[in-house]
Amino acid sequence: MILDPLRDLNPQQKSAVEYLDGEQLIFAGAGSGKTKVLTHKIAYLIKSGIVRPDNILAVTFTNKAAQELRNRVEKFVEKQAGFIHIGTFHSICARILRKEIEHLGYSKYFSIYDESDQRQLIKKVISDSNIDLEGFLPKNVLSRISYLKNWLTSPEDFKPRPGNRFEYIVEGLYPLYQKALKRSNAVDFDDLLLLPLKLFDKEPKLLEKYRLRYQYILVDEYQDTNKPQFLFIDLLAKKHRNLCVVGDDDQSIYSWRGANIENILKFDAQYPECRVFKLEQNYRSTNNILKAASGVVANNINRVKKELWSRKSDGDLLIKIEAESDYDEAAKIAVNIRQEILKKKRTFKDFAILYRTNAQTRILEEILRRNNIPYNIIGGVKFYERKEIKDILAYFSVLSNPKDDVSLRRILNFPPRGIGKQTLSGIDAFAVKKQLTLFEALNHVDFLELSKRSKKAVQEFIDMIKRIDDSKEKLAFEEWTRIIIDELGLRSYYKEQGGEESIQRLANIDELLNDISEFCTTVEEANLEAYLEKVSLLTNIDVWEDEKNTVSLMTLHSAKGLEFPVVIICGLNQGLFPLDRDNSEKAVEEERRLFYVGLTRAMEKIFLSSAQVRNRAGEMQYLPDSIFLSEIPKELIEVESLREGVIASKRRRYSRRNTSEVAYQGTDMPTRRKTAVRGSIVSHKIFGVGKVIEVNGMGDGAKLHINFQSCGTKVIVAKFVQVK
DNA sequence: GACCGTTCTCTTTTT
DNA sequence: GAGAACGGTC
Repeated sequence: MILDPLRDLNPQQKSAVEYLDGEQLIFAGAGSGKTKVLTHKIAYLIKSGIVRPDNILAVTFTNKAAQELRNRVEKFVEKQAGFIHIGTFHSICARILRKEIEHLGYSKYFSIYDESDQRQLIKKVISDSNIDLEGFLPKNVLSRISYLKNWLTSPEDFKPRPGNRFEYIVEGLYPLYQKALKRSNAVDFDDLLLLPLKLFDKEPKLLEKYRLRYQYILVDEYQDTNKPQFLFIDLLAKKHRNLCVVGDDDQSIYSWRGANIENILKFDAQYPECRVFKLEQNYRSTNNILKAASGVVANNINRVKKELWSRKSDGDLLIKIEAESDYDEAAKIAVNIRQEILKKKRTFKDFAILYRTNAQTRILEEILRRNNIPYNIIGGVKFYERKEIKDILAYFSVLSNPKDDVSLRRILNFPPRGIGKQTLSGIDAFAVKKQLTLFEALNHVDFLELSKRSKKAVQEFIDMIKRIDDSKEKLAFEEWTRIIIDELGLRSYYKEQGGEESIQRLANIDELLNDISEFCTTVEEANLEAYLEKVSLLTNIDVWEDEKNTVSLMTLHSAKGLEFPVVIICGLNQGLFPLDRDNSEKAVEEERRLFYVGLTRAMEKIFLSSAQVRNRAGEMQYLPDSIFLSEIPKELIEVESLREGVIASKRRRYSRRNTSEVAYQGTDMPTRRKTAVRGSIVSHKIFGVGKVIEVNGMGDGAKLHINFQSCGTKVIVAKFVQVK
């Protein structure tokens, strides 16, 4: 059945769908049918014959969302949906670059470097450059470079602030890093967005071409676009002025990676003739949930005021879980999930457990497993980041782009083939001297002063790569991968090694091959480059098997755009959520928006948990409840602490023995000395009770600034106070 | 050159 | 508590 895109919409949605006179901003509150509007709008454009499907560009936040959007549009326009350009910013830009990057002096087989590739590269750049990091970390340098790129500061433009040592180091390394990337024919995630801008600037004809192609542009999650993304869209839309952006300033949670909330807040200033639409009717959550979420986000100053409302009933109160420790927190979550399933006839996939940091998954995982609750972790240690998988992908990269030094370095001597440190540094020196890539240098092995054995090893490696490269032309991609994995000797290496770990790795290699098979059956042009691109642009959510009946575990960031009947937000402790890195009001506002995102994921029920003690980075920390808990109107929250089932298990002991067999049985943790953190309540023999306001140093010797009730602020060494 | 055990550091979120 | 880096041994 073919549907009508103007039906089943509320009046606000309908007018947003129908509006076609220039730039358009849709403020879409959580759960207000944003995807529906996008779907209907695209369908409307196509059905009414206003724009051809291949002249539409729709930008989504994940590849999964792109797929979903396409499927939903298909219900209206059938096969035509296949022609729409839909994707994330990164994948759309990658596609453009694959075609056009030669104008910028790269080859079209460029590699896309992920974080670990970038780290390897910057380390190499640092060691080749003799620049002293003075205690700063490669990671710090990278994140500053990324920040500069996100704000369009080129290596030439960047001027360090006088006296700022770090910025002088960055000034030295940034241009070298950029050169190294280019020499490796590689781009990082930031380049993916920047290079199209360069391209359009350098080749106006190309800009024209893409303007003609993308006559109608729609952008989802506009509140999280950064400057390059804004410019990309602005450039493309300038001519036809058919731009529709959808977003919610209350859900802007990526400012730390350059997202600029001003893009949405100042949209009307940017495009004076634009029309603004607001969608405020929520179809997702009960009223209690909405009231709680609104109450929280109302504490933010910098926002556009809007009032979400729902025709749904009040529903259940929010439930606060008070736990003694992080283990106890996980156990209580498990008990509550079981109870909900029993009493409310829910099923595992109705639940999502959301947290601020990935590190929190470990304990949750352990406890859920012991309670036989099936779960599914989104993000965390990713499949494609495992060593054995990364190694294979590195081989793929080298075979596609021989200039990719980082990948070549990774696999040159793995599995071990006699090209060790000595040999490598000899080749390396030669490469640096002659300005060659590592692979080119390997080809000149005869000129190098190396032992006979080393030369032979290198020659054998080169011959193998050439052999495999030849076979690439002759075989279909899938068949080729199966053959070369054996030829590379990775399987036999792990088989020889033996042990649990090797078995797991071999299984992962098989899983990769399965993934490739699946890729080949679902993608039309399945080849090496397409596969590498898919893998490097995958988002966390893309790999989520949402049809499985399991509880979903993910960070609050990953949960954006999703919904679940029951949402459990854990770790609501001051210092963890909001995370205390930078206590500026701006940072707290973003954390609060993140909490708002979490709350508004829920359709029917919310559990909020905090734990008094948590193990953080190997240390026990006592953290007070999150301020966010106090921002929820009191009458909407019910404290759980006395519910049956939890209490029954409370007196039993927690045992470290038989950890794999025994279910978690209580709340007692192995005791450890308590550590004072900011906010801890401590007592001192003479001064009495006080609150820690600052901590300098670590362990027993840390100097604590304590505000005592009796006598004001004093500085005391940690070992003289007791943490309550 | 490979391997193994130890020390050290660093802990946000992700395309 | 995990991963990387380092240093020592075979």
